[in-house]
Amino acid sequence: MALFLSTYVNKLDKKGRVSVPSGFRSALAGQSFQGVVLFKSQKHPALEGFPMSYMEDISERLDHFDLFSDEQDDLATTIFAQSVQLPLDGDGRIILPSDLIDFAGLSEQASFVGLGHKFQIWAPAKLEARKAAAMSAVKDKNMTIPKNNKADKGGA
Amino acid sequence: MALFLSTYVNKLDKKGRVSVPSGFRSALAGQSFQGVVLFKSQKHPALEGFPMSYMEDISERLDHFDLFSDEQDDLATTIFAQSVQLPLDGDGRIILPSDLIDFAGLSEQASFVGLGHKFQIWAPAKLEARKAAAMSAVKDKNMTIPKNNKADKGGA
DNA sequence: TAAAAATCCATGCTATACCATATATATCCA
DNA sequence: TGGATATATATGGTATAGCATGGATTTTTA
Repeated sequence: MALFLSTYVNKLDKKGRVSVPSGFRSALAGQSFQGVVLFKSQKHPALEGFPMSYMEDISERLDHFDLFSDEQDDLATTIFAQSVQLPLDGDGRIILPSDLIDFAGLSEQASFVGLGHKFQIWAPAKLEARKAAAMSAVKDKNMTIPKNNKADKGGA
Repeated sequence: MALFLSTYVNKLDKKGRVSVPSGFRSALAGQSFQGVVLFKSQKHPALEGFPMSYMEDISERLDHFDLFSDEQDDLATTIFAQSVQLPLDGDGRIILPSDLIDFAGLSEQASFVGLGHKFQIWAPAKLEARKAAAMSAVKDKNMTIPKNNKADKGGA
């Protein structure tokens, strides 16, 4: 599988360890860095998760700005400064830093929700509320998915 | 890791020594020069840090200007003339020259903040303010990350 | 010879690698 | 079809190695 799909609820132990769902791990297979990159979401009490290759892609895109320009500086600070790189241990787990645990309001359990090329980590109860809100927004506004007119796709 | 990511706060001793975060050191692995290049930021009370290999990239970007043009001359002088090359000691530390310490307003601690291909060194309190400012700038101006099209670099 | 700088060494702490067990899922055979 | 076995995943605990940090010792230079 190349995409992050569906939702898994895993346990968070006292040391902040959680198993990354095995489906997600196979989406990370073949990466140079065996692990994930996490940072605090700008719009939700949740953590955004990416494969390392995606971060490298972002970094390259930022090179399109002038070095030391305001845009380059602001975007890089916003994204890279607060992201953490978490390697998978031998058993497919990561260790969540305590400030990220606090930010997402996690306690006993953590929900991994797949969103295609990325995923998020939520406190289970909050995620259910979020899912309900997202579904009703899509329904009310009659949202649809635009057609794909891109010639080339970046690989993950 | 190939990128400089996340933020680390390390101690600065009386001799001006600081540990370069181990994650940053692995971003420097395989370089011909085992160390970093630092110079004073033009827009912040902070230090800009690069791997030696990236300095050549900066040099190439300066070739965008005519040789002997005012811009080329001024930028080259600003960046290259004041750069210092700091080797890592046996324990992964560098020694910050006192004028750089003064410029960044460092005292007990130094924050290393990863920005992708480069990093910065800040006084911890000032960095927190800077992060907040960067995040609100991104939000207010609705900045986005450009698509990856490798054709043009450094347009204005 | 004194001062400064670079190298080396020692230590507490924490992150990470390792191992051991339980649970769920899939497979195979009767 | 059902049960038994095997495989993979999730979870808990422990030991070890690496890191950040402080100080001491050697080397350099003025």
